[in-house]
Amino acid sequence: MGKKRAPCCDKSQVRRGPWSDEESERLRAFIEKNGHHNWRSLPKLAGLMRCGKSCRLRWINYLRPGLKRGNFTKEEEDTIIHLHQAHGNKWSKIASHFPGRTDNEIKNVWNTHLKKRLMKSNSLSSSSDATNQSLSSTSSSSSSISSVLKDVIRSSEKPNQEEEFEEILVEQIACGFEVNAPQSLECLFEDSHIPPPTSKPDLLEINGKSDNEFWSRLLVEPGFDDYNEWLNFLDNQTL
DNA sequence: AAGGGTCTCAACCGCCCGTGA
DNA sequence: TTCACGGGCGGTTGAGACCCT
Repeated sequence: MGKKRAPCCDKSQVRRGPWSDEESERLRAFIEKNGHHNWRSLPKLAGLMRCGKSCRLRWINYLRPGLKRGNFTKEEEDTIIHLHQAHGNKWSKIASHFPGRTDNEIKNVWNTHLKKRLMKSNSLSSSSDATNQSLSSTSSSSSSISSVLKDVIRSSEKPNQEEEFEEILVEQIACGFEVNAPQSLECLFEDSHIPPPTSKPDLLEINGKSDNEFWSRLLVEPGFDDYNEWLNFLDNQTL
């Protein structure tokens, strides 16, 4: 038997279960006045018979200002599906794309609605190509883009930036196939023979491009002499 | 109306990781 | 380098709401 971690609090001395209005109000008032520098000591200081972790959870998931309550929109649900394709069950990462939404909320939505919707959609897709098109393309695009980027970046002179490139691109692609060109691709330009761009667009939209060939060409096309030529190439690809 | 099944979601549990002594 | 601690995270649970027969 290994040494066991000491429990974070004495379970017999703390209240558990649903929070009362009074407890919530006490927690809110305390944090608004004093902040939350130490969750473990917070309940004692705030006069709450609760575990510090319970306070933290209550604050983050329910009391924190700026929380968006209510049902998820269709757009939000679609984005969750895209992001889940890219990140898996990294709920906090997915939640960071939704200001006002919590990881717990997104996890619940996924487990109760979206997983079932996907399963249903996948089972239908075996008999209907049309209904499956968007999902399967999203799924394959994430993985294929990911693998293409890995190959491309591995061959670059900055292999240590592989994960950073991939993460940024896959993330942005997952959010509706938009690529923030300067942020994501600048580093590739640093390594290439192409002169640095003098002006850059804020956002480059590359809708629905999911094939390996496109992404390979996008990233390694050797024939460009300057940034504008590269942009023209992209324009032609997107239209 | 009743009661059994299903769904939802707030809350808990325990592990992992970063940090500082 | 090691260890203890706190925070954060993902998985799971269970009470209450809702639906169906």
